Amino acid sequence: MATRKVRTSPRKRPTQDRSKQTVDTIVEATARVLVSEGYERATTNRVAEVAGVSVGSLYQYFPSKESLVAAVVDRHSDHMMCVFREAIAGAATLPLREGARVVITAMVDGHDVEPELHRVCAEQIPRVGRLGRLLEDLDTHASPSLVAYLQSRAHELVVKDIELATFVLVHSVETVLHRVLSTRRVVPRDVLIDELTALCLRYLTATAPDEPARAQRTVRS
Amino acid sequence: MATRKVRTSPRKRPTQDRSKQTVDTIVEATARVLVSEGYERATTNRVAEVAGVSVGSLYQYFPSKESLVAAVVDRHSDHMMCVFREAIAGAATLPLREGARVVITAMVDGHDVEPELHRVCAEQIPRVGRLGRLLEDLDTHASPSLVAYLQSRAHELVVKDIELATFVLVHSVETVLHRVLSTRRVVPRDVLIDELTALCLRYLTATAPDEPARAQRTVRS
Amino acid sequence: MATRKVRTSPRKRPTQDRSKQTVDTIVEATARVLVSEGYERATTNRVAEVAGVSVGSLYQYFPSKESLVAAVVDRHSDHMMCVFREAIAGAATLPLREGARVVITAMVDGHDVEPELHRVCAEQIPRVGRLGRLLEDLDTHASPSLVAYLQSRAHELVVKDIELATFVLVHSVETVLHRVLSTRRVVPRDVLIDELTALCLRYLTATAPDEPARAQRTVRS
Amino acid sequence: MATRKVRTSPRKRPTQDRSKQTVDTIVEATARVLVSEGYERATTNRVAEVAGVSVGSLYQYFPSKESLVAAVVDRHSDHMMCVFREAIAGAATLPLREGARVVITAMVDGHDVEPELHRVCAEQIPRVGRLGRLLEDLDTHASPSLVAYLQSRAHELVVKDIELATFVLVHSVETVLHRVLSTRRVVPRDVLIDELTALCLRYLTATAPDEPARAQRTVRS
DNA sequence: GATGAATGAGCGTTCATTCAT
DNA sequence: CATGAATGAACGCTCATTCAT
Repeated sequence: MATRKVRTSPRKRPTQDRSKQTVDTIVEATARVLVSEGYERATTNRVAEVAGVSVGSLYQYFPSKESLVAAVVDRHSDHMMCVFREAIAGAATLPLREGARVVITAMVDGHDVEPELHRVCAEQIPRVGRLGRLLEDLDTHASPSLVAYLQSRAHELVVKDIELATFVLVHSVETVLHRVLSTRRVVPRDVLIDELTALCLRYLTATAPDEPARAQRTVRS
Repeated sequence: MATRKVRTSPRKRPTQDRSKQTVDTIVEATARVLVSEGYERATTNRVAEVAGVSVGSLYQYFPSKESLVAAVVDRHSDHMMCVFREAIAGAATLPLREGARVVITAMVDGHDVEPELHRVCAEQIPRVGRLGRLLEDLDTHASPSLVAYLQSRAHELVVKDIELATFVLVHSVETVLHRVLSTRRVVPRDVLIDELTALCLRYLTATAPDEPARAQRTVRS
Repeated sequence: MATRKVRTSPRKRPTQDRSKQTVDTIVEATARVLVSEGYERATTNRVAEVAGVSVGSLYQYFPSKESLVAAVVDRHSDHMMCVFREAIAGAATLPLREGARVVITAMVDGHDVEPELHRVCAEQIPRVGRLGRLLEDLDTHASPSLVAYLQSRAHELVVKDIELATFVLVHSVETVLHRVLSTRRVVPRDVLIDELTALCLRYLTATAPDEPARAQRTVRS
Repeated sequence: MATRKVRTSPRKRPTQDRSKQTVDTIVEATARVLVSEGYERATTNRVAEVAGVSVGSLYQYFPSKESLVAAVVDRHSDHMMCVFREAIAGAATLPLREGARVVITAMVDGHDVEPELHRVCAEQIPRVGRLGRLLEDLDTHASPSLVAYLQSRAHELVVKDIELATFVLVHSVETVLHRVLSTRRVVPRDVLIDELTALCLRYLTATAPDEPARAQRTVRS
C-alpha cells in the first residue's frame, strides 16, 4: 500500500509551561472536533478555531494533521493503558478468579470514560501508521503485565501458551466491550462483567467435558 | 456527530449484460485500488482508470464514492457471510465439539480469501453508515443461525443467555483472527483453530474450578 | 465576449410525419423540463427521458442543447407573435382608442397562455444568439405591422417618429406585463389594460399641459 | 421550479485592509470575466486567475460562484440606485416637467457607466434568487422616493394610482433604455431623453383627446 | 433509424499547509 | 513567536455529446 511520508512526531518538546498548556489545548480541541465532526470532516482550521489559536500556531506544535490525530489517539490510549495497568498491578496478588474480575471491571470502566471519543478512534480513524496505536498498545503495554500475572498464576491454568492466551483474551474482551458500546446494545454492567469474567476463567482454567486433558497438565497433576 | 447525506444505493439496476459486466469491473477495480492505495488515497478517477472505463460510466452506476466503497464492502461481507452460513448449515447435526471446530475453521478460511482487502475494509474504511456492514453482518446474518444451532445443542451448554454468548464468541473469534492477520503474527493455522475452538467450547460448556454451578445445570445433573 | 460555435438550427427538415411528431414531442418535453427544472438544471438526458426517446434520437433532430432551447423559445415567440399580429390585423380599421385597447388586450392575454414557460424564457435563458428571439421578435415581427397601423392613424398622433414611438411602447407594455407576472403583483386584468391603454394613448395623442406644441402639429392644426 | 440551496452571503466580513482590498479585486475580476467570457463560461478559477489570487482565497470570501456573481450584481445595482436616488433627491422641489427630465437623464447616464456589464447582468445572469436584484431594486429602492416625489406633485397628475404609475414608468423607461443599448440602436441621447420625458409627462399629466376625464380631476378643476 | 452505455473535459469546491506581516 | 490570509493541488462529480450495437 502506498504511504506518504509525513511528520507525525510533535515538532518541539514544549519545555515552557505555556507551550505545554497550548499543546494540551490543541489536543483537547482536536478530540472535541473529532467527536463533533467525525474524522473525515475534521479540519485543522476548525481545530485551531476551537482551540482558540491560529492555524499557524497549531503547525508550530504539530507538523501535520496526522500528528494531531495521533496525539489524540496516543492520549486516549495512554489513558486506557494506565487504567488497565493499575488494575493489573492491583490484581497482582489476587487469585485468578478475583484478578480476572478486577481487570475486566477496569476494562469496562475504561470504555465508559470517553465513549464517543473511543468510538471515533476505533471506528473512523484509519488504523494506519501511528494512528493504529489504540489496539497495538493492548499488545505492547497491557499484555506484558497480564502475561506476567498469568504466569504467576500458572498453576491455575490449563492453557499452554500464556502469551497466545493473553492475546486472545485481551482482544476478545476489548472487542466485545467495544461492540456493546458501538451498537448501543443494552447489557447491564454486571452481566457484562460476569459474562466476560466467565469467558476468561473458563478459557484459562476449565476443561470442556470431552476435551482431552493436556499433556503437561496431566504430567503435573 | 455531523453526517452529510450522500446517495449510497446503486443508481441503476444494470439490465443489459454489458452493463452488468461494467458494474462488476468497477467494483473489482475499486477493491484493487483500495488495496493498493488505501482508502483515503483512493479516488474515483483512479478507480475508473483501473477499471478501464470513464468516470462518467462509473457515476452511471454508482452515485458517489461512498456507494462505490459500500459495494466493495457489501460484496466482501456477502462472501464471508456465505462461507460462514454454509459452515453453520453443515454443522447443524454435529455435536458441539465438532460443530464449533467446523465453524471456526470456516472463519479462519474466510479470513484468508482476500486478506488484504479484508484489512482495508476492517482498518481503513470508516465504519459509518453503510460502510460498517462488515461487523454488523456478523450480528444480523451469521449470529441468528449460530444461535439456532446452539439452541439445538442447549443440553451441552452452561451459558444462560445463548444470544449474548453468541455475540461474545462471534466477535471474539472474528477479532482474534483479524488481529493475527493484521499484525502478521505467526500462528500456525491449526494452533489458531485449536485455541479458538477451546475458547468457544470451554466458555459454552465448561465450568471453572471454583465457579458456582448454575442453577439449571445443577438441577439437570 | 467569447462565443463558441454550436449548431443551433435543426439538423434535418422532418419530412415524414413521424419525424415531425417526434420533433414536437421533444420540443414539448424541453419546455416541460425548462419549467420544472429551470434552465441551468435542465439536461438533455432528462429531456429525452421526458420525451420518451433516447438521447441519441434527440441528437438526430437537434444538434445541441442550445438548438433545443432555441426551438422552445422560437415556438413560444411564434405563438405570441401570432396572437399579436392577429390582434393588430383585427385592429386595422379601428380608431386608435379602440385599436390600442385591442392590441394591449391581446398582449395581456398572450402573457397568460404559458406564464411559467414565459418566465423561464424571459428570466433564465440567456438572451444570447438565437436564444434572444423573444424580445427581438417584438421588433422584427410585431413592430412593423404596428408601425403600419399607426401610420394609418397618423392624423391622430402627436409623436413625430412613429418607429421610435412603437419601439418605446411595445417594450414598455411588454415589460410591464412581464414584471407584473414575474413579481406576482396583484393587478386586476382590466386595471392593467386600462392603465397600459392610457399610457399608449396619452403618449401617442396627448400633449402635456405645458408641453410646447410640435412644429408639424402646429402647422397642421 | 427546483432550486438548490447555496450560500450566497459573503463568508466573512473582511476586517483588515488587505482582505478588503482582496475582496474588491475579486469582485472587479468577476465583473471583467463576466463581460469577457459571458456568464455561462465564467469560472471561479478564471476569476481567481484574473484577480491574481488563488481559488482558495476567493472561497475565503465568497462561499460559492453564485455569491460571487451576486456581489457583482449588487455592486452594479447599488451604483445605479445611487445615481437614481441622487437625481430624485435633486428633483424634489422641481416641477414635474423638469423633475422628470432630471430623473430620466440620470437613468440614461446610469446606463452608460458600465454598459457591457449591464448587458451581462440584464441578459445573461438568470434572474433567480439574489441574482435578480437589478430589477427588484428598481421597485424596492428607486420607486419609493419617486412615489413620494410624485405625491408631492399630485396636483399636476391625472393618474389615480401613483404607485402603479410609478411601477409602469420606471420599468418602461428602464426597459427602453436597456433595449436601445442592447440592440445597439442609434438614438441620439437628447432624442431619447425627450422621448422618454414625453412618455412620462403625457402619461402622468395629459388626457387623450377623447379620454373621459377622471372623476377626481373633474372635481378639482 | 434508434438506442443508451460510454465518454471525458472541465466544473465548483475543499483543506492541509505555508509564509508575509 | 503568533497570526490568519493566501495557496493550489487535487478531489468528487456533471452532463453535453458520441458511437458501437
